[in-house]
Amino acid sequence: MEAAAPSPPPPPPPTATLQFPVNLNSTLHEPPPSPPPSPPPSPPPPLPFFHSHRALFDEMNFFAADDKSRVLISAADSKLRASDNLSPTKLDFQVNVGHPLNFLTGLNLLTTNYSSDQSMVDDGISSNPQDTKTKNERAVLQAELERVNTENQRLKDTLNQVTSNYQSLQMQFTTLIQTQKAAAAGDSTDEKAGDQETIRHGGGNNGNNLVPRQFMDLGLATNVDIDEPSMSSSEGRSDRSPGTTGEVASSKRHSPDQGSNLGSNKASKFSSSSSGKDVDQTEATMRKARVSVRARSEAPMITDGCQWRKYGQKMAKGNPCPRAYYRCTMAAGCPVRKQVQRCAEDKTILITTYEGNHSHPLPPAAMAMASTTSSAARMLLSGSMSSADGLMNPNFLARTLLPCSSSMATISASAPFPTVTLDLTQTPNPLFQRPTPGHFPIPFAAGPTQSFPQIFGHALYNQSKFSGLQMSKEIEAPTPPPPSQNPLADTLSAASAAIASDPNFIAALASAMTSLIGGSHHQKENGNGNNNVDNNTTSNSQQ
DNA sequence: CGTGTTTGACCAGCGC
DNA sequence: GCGCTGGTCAAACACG
Repeated sequence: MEAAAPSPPPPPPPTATLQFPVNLNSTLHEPPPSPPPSPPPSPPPPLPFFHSHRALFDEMNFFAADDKSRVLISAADSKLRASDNLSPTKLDFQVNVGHPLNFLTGLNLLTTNYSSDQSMVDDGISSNPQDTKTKNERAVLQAELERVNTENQRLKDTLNQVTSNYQSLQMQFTTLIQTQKAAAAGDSTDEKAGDQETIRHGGGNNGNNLVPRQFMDLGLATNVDIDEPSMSSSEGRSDRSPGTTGEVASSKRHSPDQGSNLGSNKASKFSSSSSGKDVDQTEATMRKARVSVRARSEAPMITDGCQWRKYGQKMAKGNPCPRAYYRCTMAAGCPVRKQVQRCAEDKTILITTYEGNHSHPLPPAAMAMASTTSSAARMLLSGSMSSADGLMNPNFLARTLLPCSSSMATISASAPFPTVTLDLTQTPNPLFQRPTPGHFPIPFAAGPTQSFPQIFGHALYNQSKFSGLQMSKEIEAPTPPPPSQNPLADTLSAASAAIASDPNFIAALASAMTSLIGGSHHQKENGNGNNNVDNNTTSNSQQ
C-alpha cells in the first residue's frame, strides 16, 4: 500500500526550483527561513564549496530554462554585489561563483569582514587596501559571471541548433527508411541487409549525422514525437466509456498482433504509402515498443518526473515480487504506461518498463527520462522498420542513450513487444554514485558486478533474431560492453565520445539523471517526484 | 468529496 | 477446448 506511507504534503517548491541538479549539496537547498542567528557552524568560511561546484552553473543552465538560468546567475551576481541583507548562509552560497584561483582569499576576506563590510563595500571612498582588494575580487567575480553567462548562452545556442538538426535529419532518416522499404518490399532478406547497410553506411552524411542526433535526443527531444498526432486517436480510449471499448480493444488487445507485424506484415504496411495508415501503424507499433530501465533502488518506484496512477498489480510468473501497472496521469488520455517490478534475483534492482509516448508537454525532470525511453523506442522501431528483426547493436543504444555511463542497452524485438533494456545497475560512472544528501542514495549506485542477464522480461531470452548482431555475446557478458564491433558502433562511439567528452554535458546529464532517480526517495516520502525539479509541475501527488 | 490505491474479476493471447 | 498468463477494468476502500 504505497499510499499508506506517511506522505506529508510536499513543501511548496522553493523559488530555487532548479536546485535539482545541485542536489549534490543539500545545504544549498535550504532557503534560510530567517537569517541564522549564528554564522555557519564551520569556522572556516565555506568557500571551498565553490570550487567543487563551479561547474554546477553550467550543468544547471544546460537544462534550465533561460529565465531560471539567468535568475540563478543573476542571483549569485547580486549576492556578490550586495552587501546588505546577506545572511552568512547566503554568503556561503555566493562563494560558489568562485574561480578555482587564489581569489578565494579575497572572498575569504569578504566573508571574514562581512559583519563590518556594510559600510565599506559601497561607499567607494575607502582607501583601505583590503577594500581595494575586495573590489578587485568582485570585479574578477563579475567577469567570471559574464564568462559563465556567455558560455551558457553559447551552449544553449548550440543546443538549439543541434536539436533542430536532429529533427530535420530524423525526418530524413524516416523518409529514407520508408522509401527503401517501399523499394525493397517483398524481399525481406535483402531488405534486412540493405537496411543494416543503410544504418552503417547510409550516405556519408546521413550515416554520420544520424548518430549524434539520436544521441542528443536523450535529453533534448521533446515529447512531441513524430507519432504524436496519432496519440490523439488514443486519447479517446482513455475515457473508457462503453462506446470506446472497441477502440480500447483494437489498440490494446491487438498489441501482440502489432508486435508480430514487426516481423511479418510490417514491411508491406510500411511500404503501402505515406498515408495516415502508415503513421497509425508506426504509432501503434511505437506505443507497443517498450523501454525497460534497470536501476538499483529501494524506493517503490523511480522518479521520472511524471505523474503515474496505479491501475493494477499482478503477480508475475517466476517472480515473487508483484508487478505494478501504472499509467501516466499528467494529461488525460496519455497513453504512456509503465510496469514496475523488482528483479527476482536481486530485489534491490527495480525494473521499470515504459510503453508509449507522452501526449503532453513534460516537465524538465520528466523530459530526460521520457526522451530517453522515447528515443530508445524510436530507435528500436527505426531498426524494426529498417529491418524486420528490429535489430540494433547494443552499443548503439548504450552509447546513444547513456553515453556517459557504461550502462548496457539491449534490445529484444522478439514477441510480443520490441523491448529496449537499459541496464543502469552497473554504472561505474562516479557521477551516478555520488552520494546525495537528502536524496535517496541508491538509484544508480554501482553495485557489484551484476550477475543478471542484461536482458529481462518474458521473451527476452528468445533472442534468436538477434544472432546476426552478436547481441547475445555482449548481452551475456558480465563485463561492460566491449569496444564497438562494427563500423556503425565505431561511428557511434566516436560521435558519442565527442559529445560525451563535453564535461558540461556529462555533468548536466549526470545531474539530470541523478535528480530523476534520486528523487525516488521524495516520491515515496511526499508523493511528489517533481517538487525539486520544476515548480510548474508541482502539486502532482504521485501515488 | 475528490483523488488515488487495492484487489478480485474479466478478457485475450498462447501453448498444449 | 482448456488452462495459464499478462494486462486491464472497476468497485471498494483509504486518505487528505
